[in-house]
Amino acid sequence: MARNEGSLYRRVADDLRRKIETGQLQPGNELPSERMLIGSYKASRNTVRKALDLLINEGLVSSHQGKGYFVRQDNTLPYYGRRLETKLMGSSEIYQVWEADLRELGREPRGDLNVSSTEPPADIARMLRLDEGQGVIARKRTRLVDDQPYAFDATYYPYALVENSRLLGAVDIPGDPDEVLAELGHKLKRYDDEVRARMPNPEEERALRVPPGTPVTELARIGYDQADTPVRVHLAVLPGDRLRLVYEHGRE
Amino acid sequence: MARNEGSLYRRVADDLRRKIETGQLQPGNELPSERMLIGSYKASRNTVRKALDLLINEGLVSSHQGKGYFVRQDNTLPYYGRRLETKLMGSSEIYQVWEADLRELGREPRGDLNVSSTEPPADIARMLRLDEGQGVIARKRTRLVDDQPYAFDATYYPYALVENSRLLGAVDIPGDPDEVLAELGHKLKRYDDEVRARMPNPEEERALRVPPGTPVTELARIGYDQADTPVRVHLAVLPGDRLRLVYEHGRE
DNA sequence: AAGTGGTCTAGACCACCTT
DNA sequence: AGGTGGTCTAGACCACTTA
Repeated sequence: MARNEGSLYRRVADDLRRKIETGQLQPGNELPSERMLIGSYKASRNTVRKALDLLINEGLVSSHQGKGYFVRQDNTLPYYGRRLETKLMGSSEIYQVWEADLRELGREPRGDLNVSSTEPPADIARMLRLDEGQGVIARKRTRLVDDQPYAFDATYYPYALVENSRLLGAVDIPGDPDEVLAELGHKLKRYDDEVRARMPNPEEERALRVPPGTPVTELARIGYDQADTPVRVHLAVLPGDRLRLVYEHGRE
Repeated sequence: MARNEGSLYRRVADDLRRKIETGQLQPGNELPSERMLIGSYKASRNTVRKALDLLINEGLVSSHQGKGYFVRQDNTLPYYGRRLETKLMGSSEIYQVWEADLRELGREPRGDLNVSSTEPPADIARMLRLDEGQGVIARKRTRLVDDQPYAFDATYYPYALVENSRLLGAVDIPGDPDEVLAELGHKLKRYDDEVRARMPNPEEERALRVPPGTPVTELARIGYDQADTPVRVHLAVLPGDRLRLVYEHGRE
């Protein structure tokens, strides 16, 4: 109960949010049912549902049909919050570091490879400095840990650069895939990371099994060769509620 | 029109989403009005509104009362997508780099300072390795460019470390605030960045004027002294639709 | 004034979970 | 069977924008 500003559904949402923020409702706790809220706020069902929707889209609450609404846990699982060794040029494929970390923890990462030759998305084309019509080879994976999806990633190579290489095959490259680029005369010299937050599309929501209201971190790692030409982009889509990117600077 | 899976409102949303993704509806274009959609899908108003809500929460669409629904622009404005010179230990306060960049572009960054002594949020306490009850000095700012808010940031110092220093005053520290730490015998030696995506709370939505469905990137930069003790956390909250973090690795 | 979206109600039927 | 959330309808009134 409170005399807040604005519309009824906002007042309901504000009240519930405050109860969550002050700890009156703890993570995992069940919220009052729709029926209860209808009674205590003298609101219609649609109105209390709209309030609950707001909290869901803020990432504070999740709903489960037949069970109820629950306060979401802040689950930055420790074994997902890995470190990126920014000096490691040899293993600049991010997932290699993760996989090594995961194996140390006794968990088995997996992921089926999908290789295709396509037009790149606009973002990727910009990063690889490709003109309209220039294609790419895309090597995509949904990565699973203990059969649960935890990240999606893809590596894009300009088609013209790798057209006769092993990278076209739908098989794992033993060791470092960047080695293939080196064999082709494009040894990596440096890379840039571009990090942004966005909402997942429905496909990603399904593939990563993220609840509504969960943004993803999109990390694009652009690799450049000796001539400073971008030769590949490694893209990772990471659920915001499971992952925290860590960069270490200036460590000896 | 299409025979998709699932509920009616999902089919409507899927259709509209496809039109956006294929470019049939371009960024900035107006979507069909609710009335039109009711007609073409033979759905009730609540149902088409639910479909439109979905697209809004995916960050694809925005609505404007009295005007209509519009396809959102992917506005990673170039002058916000700044570079982080990761080697610059002396000006590791991120905003200093940004402000210099902005001034180069002839834009005037501003931001009112707010200094307070409080209990730190759980995240900050973890990063500063503080026990229950140990306070911090928080120096917070909402940064404006040309009177438009574009980022929120705060720096947290353990109270015990800075209790008699200039950092307690609600005035700008000329030069580098980390210099004050150095004077106190805690010269910064290295720092870690922790990056995560999350949804803004209503306060941040208001302060940063982000439309619904826009996640933020939260960047925490933890500074350590010679004894490897964390001495300050600089936290930045960056609207995901305006900013792209760039890290450069291995550049000469 | 007419068109657009924003809030709210009352009621119906369905799907899922627990007992 | 009874409670919970999920989808959908029909209609009302309000607020904002454009002409």
